[in-house]
Amino acid sequence: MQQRTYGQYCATARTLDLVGERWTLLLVRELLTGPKRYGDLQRSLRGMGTGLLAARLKHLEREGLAHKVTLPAPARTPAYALTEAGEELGPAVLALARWGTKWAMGSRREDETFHPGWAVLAMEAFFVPQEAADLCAVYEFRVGDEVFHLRVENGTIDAQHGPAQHPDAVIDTGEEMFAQLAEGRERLADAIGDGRATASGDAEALRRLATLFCLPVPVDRSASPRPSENC
Amino acid sequence: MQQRTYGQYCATARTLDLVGERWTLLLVRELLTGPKRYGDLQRSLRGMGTGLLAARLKHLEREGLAHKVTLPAPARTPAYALTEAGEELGPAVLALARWGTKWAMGSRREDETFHPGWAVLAMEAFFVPQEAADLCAVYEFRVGDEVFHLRVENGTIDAQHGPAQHPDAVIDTGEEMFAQLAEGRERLADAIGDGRATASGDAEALRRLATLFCLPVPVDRSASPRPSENC
DNA sequence: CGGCATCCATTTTGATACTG
DNA sequence: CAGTATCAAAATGGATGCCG
Repeated sequence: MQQRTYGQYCATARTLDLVGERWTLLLVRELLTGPKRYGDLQRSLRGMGTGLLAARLKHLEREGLAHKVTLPAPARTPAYALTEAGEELGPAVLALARWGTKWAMGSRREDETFHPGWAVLAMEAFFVPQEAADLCAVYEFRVGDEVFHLRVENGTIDAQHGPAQHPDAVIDTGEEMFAQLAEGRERLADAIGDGRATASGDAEALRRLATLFCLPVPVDRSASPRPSENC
Repeated sequence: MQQRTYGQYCATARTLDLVGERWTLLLVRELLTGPKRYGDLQRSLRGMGTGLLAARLKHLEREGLAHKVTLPAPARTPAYALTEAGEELGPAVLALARWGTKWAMGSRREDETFHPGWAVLAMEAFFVPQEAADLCAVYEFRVGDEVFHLRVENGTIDAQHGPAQHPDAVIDTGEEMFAQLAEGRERLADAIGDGRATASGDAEALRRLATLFCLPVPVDRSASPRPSENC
């Protein structure tokens, strides 16, 4: 199993040998916001058979990208976390997300699933370090029954699943609205004005939140085939 | 055909719906250094059946990531080139390459193929814009029977297949040596001293060449399972 | 709940032969 | 050279059952 390799001495090909199979990078995406339990992964990855999930997790473990952990008390339940090597796939996953946000995100289709964690990663993907050079703040997002937090510290950002210990600000909203906010299709201020979102906490931190991200204008791929380029 | 989709409203998943299938990103990689003919792609992608190559190219065309072009005179032969959307996958491919260079590039295995273009992309992946803020230079690399050039312009870099019009410097070497140079396992100065490489042209441009890239120290994944991380 | 094995219908792929 | 056609092997997905 999984002995299919591209057989190329190339950094990209070697990487895809490890994480290029179906579902693997999405599994990494799930783990980028913190350790996850087997059942949670299964719920997030609709369409992935349980056998395949087990096989992929074993593969990630064998290759040193993830490892099994026991969640701290009071949970004490098994979960999977990324190793340092796995964590460092973050930039690559975010690069794919940046491309997708610009070129592949139309409106949500009827049968598509959505999880707030995906939108959180999209926010992280468009974080502008310069805008946060002098900012230290923790934002907590409560979306439906999921909670995430963003820790912004002097030009760095980290998104994690679960509540924050001492959030400077808390934003509360529904799934649909959160998806729109993260994709830049709605403004937080508008959503709060509407009552489709509520925010509390440090007003200055909240004001700066919207300035931390620079989202692209979505483009329709079929609109720019550049038929002129002949070289 | 290709209607298998992850069904997730997520920028990463949507991207992988488009380019996540086997061989697709490697095809994009080939096209990142300029238009390529069908036969050249086939030679670069050993193991990819001709039927699959045709199907993937058609897919990329249909999705607006690549298009068919006619190479300028005197070639006048058909080839495939990336569209703007396809070109913008470059950062994602380079991010995968950066990860692979650090975590997945041991020494070359016996049965692995190698093409200089892959090493050229690796160089591009580790380009440090700050180091080239005040530099404008074109480097030509002649490796075996392949020629590439790097155009460095005020903090930007672009790698393309084929000779340069007015190179400031020309580096000539063999495939194995070039692979080592691009991966940072050998120094250009040493290789020239040995006679395993020759360089000519602007001495200042050549001196600065080695300073333009910041390569990582390779790490063995199996060496850092971080067994302590339990949260 | 977590995790893995089994069985089976569909897809995807890899390799090669074949055609304009 | 640029692709199509064909067929065997492998990967996927879905359901289901088992066991601690």
